[in-house]
Amino acid sequence: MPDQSDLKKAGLKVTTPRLKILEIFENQAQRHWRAEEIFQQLKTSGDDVGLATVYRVLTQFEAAGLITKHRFDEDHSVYELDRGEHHDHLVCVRCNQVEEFVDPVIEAHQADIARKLGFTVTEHSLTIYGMPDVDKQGVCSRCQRKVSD
Amino acid sequence: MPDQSDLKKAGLKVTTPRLKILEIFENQAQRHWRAEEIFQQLKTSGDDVGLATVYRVLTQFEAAGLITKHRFDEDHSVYELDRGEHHDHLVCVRCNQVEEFVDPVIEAHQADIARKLGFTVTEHSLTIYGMPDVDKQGVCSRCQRKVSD
DNA sequence: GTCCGTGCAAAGGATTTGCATAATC
DNA sequence: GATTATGCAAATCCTTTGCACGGAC
Repeated sequence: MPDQSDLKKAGLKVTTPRLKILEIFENQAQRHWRAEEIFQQLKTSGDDVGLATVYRVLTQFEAAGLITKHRFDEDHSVYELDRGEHHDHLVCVRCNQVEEFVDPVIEAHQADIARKLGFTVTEHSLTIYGMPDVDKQGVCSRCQRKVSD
Repeated sequence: MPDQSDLKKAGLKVTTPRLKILEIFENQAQRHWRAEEIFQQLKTSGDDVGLATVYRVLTQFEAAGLITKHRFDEDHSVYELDRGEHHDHLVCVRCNQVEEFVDPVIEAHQADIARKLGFTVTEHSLTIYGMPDVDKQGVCSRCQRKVSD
């Protein structure tokens, strides 16, 4: 059971769906979740929560600053726990695994560019899509799949 | 009337909807278009083209490399003519105007980051969302709106 | 004339919303 | 006990698709 305090601090009433969903973000190794994946994960754990509720809770969590929302592909939004530290993403085009990174030089340049154009950065989104390098056996070093897949 | 050659080179049969849509991208000052906007623009010009056809033509143009597709906000895709030169975008959070820019340092750093993580960049998407600076009268210097709007 | 393209309406898929019931504080 | 949350089903919104007709080559 995760802290109820996180929810209370966020001004959210403590309910089972909210606790269970927060627990998934806090305790699972997987960082980026789609609404449908959370829905399935809950079902697997025997905690039946309606899909509509999953969406509502995710929206509330985002508004409360507990999680952030990304859009790596056209069709789905993914959410991840907001640990306070900004970072950008690299998405593997073969297995969709997501790597995180921060580059101070890129950050600084973005601010410069905005300033020159007459803006102040309020937000930015940088996603690199990458093909994983392969080892001698022709196996993807990141997702462990054969390249011929 | 724009060149039919651009369409033929792309392997597309020359039809009125395709010509008219290509003409919008080539001859209008506005660079980024949503499907619905193109649909309305055509209707205004008296060239009635079905919305489904607009979507189909945009998809074909993208596959042919004539245009590229972006997703600056959750709800809509926008398309722009592919002029061959890669660039990133800065979107004004007040008026949604889109500025384009290229930064060689950012480009180089992205490649470095990917390499260190074991990937080769296949594509990337960088969008900065910015608040426009205002002049002494409190008017947005870019979109010309009052800040109180 | 054949084949591809278009228009219209219906279908799709992710996400949201209305409403009656159930839970929190 | 009053208010807010949940579940379910229906509704939305952008985008895609099926099908019969019309146009390009």
